[in-house]
Amino acid sequence: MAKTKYDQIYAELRTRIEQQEYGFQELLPSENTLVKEYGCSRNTVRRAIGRLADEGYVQSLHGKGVRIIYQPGQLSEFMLSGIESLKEAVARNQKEYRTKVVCFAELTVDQRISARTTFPVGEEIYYIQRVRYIDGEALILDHNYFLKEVARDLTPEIAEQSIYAYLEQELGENIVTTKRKVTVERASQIDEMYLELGDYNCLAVVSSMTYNADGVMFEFTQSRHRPDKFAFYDLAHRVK
Amino acid sequence: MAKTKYDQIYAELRTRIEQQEYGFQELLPSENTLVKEYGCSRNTVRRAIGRLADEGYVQSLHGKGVRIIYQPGQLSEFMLSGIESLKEAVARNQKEYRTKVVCFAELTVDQRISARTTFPVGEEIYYIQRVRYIDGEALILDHNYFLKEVARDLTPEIAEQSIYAYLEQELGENIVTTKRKVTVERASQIDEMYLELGDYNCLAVVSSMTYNADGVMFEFTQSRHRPDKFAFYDLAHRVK
DNA sequence: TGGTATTTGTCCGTATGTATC
DNA sequence: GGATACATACGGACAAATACC
Repeated sequence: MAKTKYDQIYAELRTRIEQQEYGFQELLPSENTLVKEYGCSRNTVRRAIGRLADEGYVQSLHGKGVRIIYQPGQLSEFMLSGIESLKEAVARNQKEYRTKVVCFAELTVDQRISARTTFPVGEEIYYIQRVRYIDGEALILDHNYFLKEVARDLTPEIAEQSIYAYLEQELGENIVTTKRKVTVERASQIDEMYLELGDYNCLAVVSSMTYNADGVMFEFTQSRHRPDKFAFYDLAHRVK
Repeated sequence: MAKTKYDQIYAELRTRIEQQEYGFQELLPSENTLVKEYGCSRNTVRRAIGRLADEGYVQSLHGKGVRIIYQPGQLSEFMLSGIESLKEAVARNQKEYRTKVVCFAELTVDQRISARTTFPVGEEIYYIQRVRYIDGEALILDHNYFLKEVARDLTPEIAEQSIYAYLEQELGENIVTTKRKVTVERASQIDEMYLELGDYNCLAVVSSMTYNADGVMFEFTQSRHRPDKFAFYDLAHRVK
């Protein structure tokens, strides 16, 4: 899986941290120690550490060392961080899941859709509505807009499995960047029809735009989540 | 402001992109071209580009070039991304804002607080409740927990201004990493007392843990937002 | 207090691999 | 196949912050 050297080192260090071989607030072995251990250059070790820092496992302290700030269990809840399809996230959390396609259409982008998705007017797209069940509960209502020229020959059958798997494995498309926005919106009648909202009158909405390896935005998705089962994680570093 | 070379290059390229000197979907000059232009090594240029990619301005395409995926105006909405105090974010968006401290207490962490904040039992902390008004509207109710040994001599007067400014300018503390979680929760009576929720029965909750330059978590904050004025932005890259 | 070793941060130059055109 | 462009990796130099004696 891990192809590059720094990726292997990253993965190994991450495992050690997650298994608490290195504990919370301790220091990692110094860069020079790791260089000897892995028989690589300092740059390579530093890249691995940089990624651990990016993902909130460690924090570098100039002149001191690299401190572990990972607290076990803290992120073990159901999460949708990074770019991960729902299927992947659910599998990682050992939940049972199912998708039902409630609408599958081929459309041309008009003014109204363009305003919402930023796709240019006139583009050919697939529009899909999907309900996501996790452990038997209807938790998410997805509205997907895929550029037809990228996600070509999409079918309801594929949409019921994994669109991402299809794009990557069948079409060789690489998903690279996703921009996301989290908001809270009032529940619509459609939301209430598909999701069991109880007495909540609003829900969590994740709007996302996804770019492929050519830098083309080919997907706009609005995911409407039942509020009590929703969590979104994030990590930020202050840049001086 | 920009102290390092890669930081200067990053800032300059970002400006050019934001001013659309390089437009959406165009390619950046090649790394070698930039090396000549800036008279630096390729590593340095690559670091600058790497940061632009991290922040969603560009996307590197192996063998092709670096494509600009920044769309002006798209992120101009009120956003709370990166680590930014509310005061900073609001100032950047030219809004009028005010903070009212409704509770200021010094506490010792007990079992209940520890479970919520992950601070160890027995730690001395400040507990502060603040209502944030933006353009005259009560939009956010903050519950702050600060480690007393780091945020020493905090006062209600400081809390009414900017705690972050106090920590950085007066105490010389550097905020480095923040872990955040966004959820949706049912509105409590306290929420309804301070925020004008209309007929919303829930709100957006951002829970965050902040670490200083020593890798010590010194702040836990729960920000409860009026749902109609809340937005949280994020950017993710797929790691192969 | 001061000097030395350790550790991380920045930067450079070079070589090789891989993808695109 | 050759030229161009990004990706990975190595090794070395010096600076800055910290730790230790």
